[in-house]
Amino acid sequence: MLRSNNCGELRINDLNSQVSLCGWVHHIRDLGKLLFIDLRDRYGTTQIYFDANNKPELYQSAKKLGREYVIHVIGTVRERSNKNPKMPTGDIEIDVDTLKVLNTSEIPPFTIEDDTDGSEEMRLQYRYLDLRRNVMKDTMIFRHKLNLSIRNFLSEKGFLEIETPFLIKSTPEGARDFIVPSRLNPGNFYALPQSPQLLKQLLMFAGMDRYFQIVRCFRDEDFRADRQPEFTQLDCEMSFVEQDDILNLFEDMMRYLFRNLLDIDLPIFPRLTYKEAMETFGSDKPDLRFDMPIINLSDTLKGKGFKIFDNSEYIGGLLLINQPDVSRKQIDKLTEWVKNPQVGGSGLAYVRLVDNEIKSSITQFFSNDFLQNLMKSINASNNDTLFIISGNRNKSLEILGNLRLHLAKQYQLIQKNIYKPLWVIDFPMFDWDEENHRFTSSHHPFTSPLLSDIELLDSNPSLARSNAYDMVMNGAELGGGSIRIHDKFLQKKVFKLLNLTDQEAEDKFGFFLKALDYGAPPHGGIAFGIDRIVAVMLGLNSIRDVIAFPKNNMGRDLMMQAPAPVTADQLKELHLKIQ
RNA sequence: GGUCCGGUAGUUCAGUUUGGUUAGAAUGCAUGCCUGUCACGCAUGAGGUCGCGGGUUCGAGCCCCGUCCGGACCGCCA
Repeated sequence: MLRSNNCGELRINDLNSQVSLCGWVHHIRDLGKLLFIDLRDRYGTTQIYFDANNKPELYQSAKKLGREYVIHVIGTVRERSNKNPKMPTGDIEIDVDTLKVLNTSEIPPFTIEDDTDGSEEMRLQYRYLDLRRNVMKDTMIFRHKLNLSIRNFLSEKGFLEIETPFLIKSTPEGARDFIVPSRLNPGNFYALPQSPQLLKQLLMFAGMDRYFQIVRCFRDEDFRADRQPEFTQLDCEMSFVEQDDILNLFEDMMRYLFRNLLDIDLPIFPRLTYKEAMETFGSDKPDLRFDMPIINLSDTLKGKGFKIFDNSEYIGGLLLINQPDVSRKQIDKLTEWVKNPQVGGSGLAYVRLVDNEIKSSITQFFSNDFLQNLMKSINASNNDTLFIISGNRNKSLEILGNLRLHLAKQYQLIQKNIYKPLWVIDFPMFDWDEENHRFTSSHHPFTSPLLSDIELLDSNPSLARSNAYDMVMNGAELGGGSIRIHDKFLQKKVFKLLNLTDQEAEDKFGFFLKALDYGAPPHGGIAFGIDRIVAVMLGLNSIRDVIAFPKNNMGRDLMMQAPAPVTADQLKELHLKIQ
């Protein structure tokens, strides 16, 4: 061992002991004749010093050190004459007797500080330096503890962690697959799993009863701050269960994780149906950290002679409470934002109470008394602003949902460090794909419909609800799952509704349909995005900050410069030609 | 596939509105001074392909076109 202690553990009761430490030169403070260095490793920082009067030669060697040099020192623990209460090791320092440079370092391109001056591009390119920063290091430690807690909790509950293959078969539904050419089978390709969905179901068929896996998943789709091409799932499946069993167990797990890792007691998770979530929050992953439900104004505002409202399928509003500074300029800006093609609204009306007088963009069409009564009916007070969106029902709800988040951000309605979990249940079984004129699964094709809605598969599939559920926290979808289909005829019926012919179903899922013939138990499960859980728990906006070596938003690894071309020989071996 | 924002010193940015002398700041770096610092302090200094290519102009960091790179979002992500 090169060291007797790490850089985070020495305290006042270690006084006068001989110690040997290794670490990186974090800060150098040369006062002339006296030189201090903060020596850093994963565990902390310890101050070492060199005194020119007592040890002139050592002092001269220390003068040659630079930032991020790796050094080994042997010395004695001394009490500081000036203590630093901000550091855990701030009562002591090391009087160095021996200094050895283990490695030199170039000047790092950005500072290794919590509040670094490095751009994200630099941080990704020099990720090994970025990970030296406390915040990144602590995130990695947190993530390790999370994984460990998950394993402990689920193992305790009888789950087995079973590995599933990465080289599998491409499936037609869902995200675009990453494909891997097979050298031994010319013209044939593996696909990397978008998730181990069918494999975990097959493990249930195999009688494993309770399975989980912390596993990488791959989806070849475009990126976002919360989406990477490879990401980590906590994948779970259970046999002989109903929806309640899964919701209760994984709600318990989440509570366990928050208690263990953050010392926070989560409340009971409210359960909202998809319909309620959409009608109240305009989103299937509502952020409950702030109030401001959508108010349905269709009945109140329609048929009063204002054409735009009268011709609308739906009118909804949001009440922004007690914001005296909402200016005309701000409202114009919000209107512009709503009309932005990415939001897709056609306009934004408002009614405001200032000094208990009505200020509104629709005074030409509605009397002052009417608007006063409208505000009274929704319990609005002075300095409250009602924003109104009208038009197609679903589109308007979506816009209101976006506007709700936009207002919360703009007026800082979201408290820091609070967690608002919920379940969203009763999703529609299918979404209608306008482009291809067919149904797609809103969850996935193996999701069971609600028992009560099975008949709707024949009579009106678009109304059928599935036995699927999402766990949502702070406006992020942390996980989702469903009770699966274990009956072959039902599975075939669903395939048919998804426009898969018998032949296609057989080609793609034949192995799975066959397995359903051999005593498949009722089962269901759920999968969580580990990256998102870590990001939400730590209050981070981007999952790139919780992944050791993430890709940028073009799918490139800026550090190793992947993807990259391969040699002609490699292509030939794989029977591939580049167009 | 699309919309928007950005690219200027090692790094983070200002300068672009209204084209005009030698392109600035902070930090980092180098050198010197300094015995109790902990974001040490003070002084001096070095450091620039204004992403790249083309155009307009007497003159372009600034205007126009193209392109590359980075970021946010829409589509997409069962």
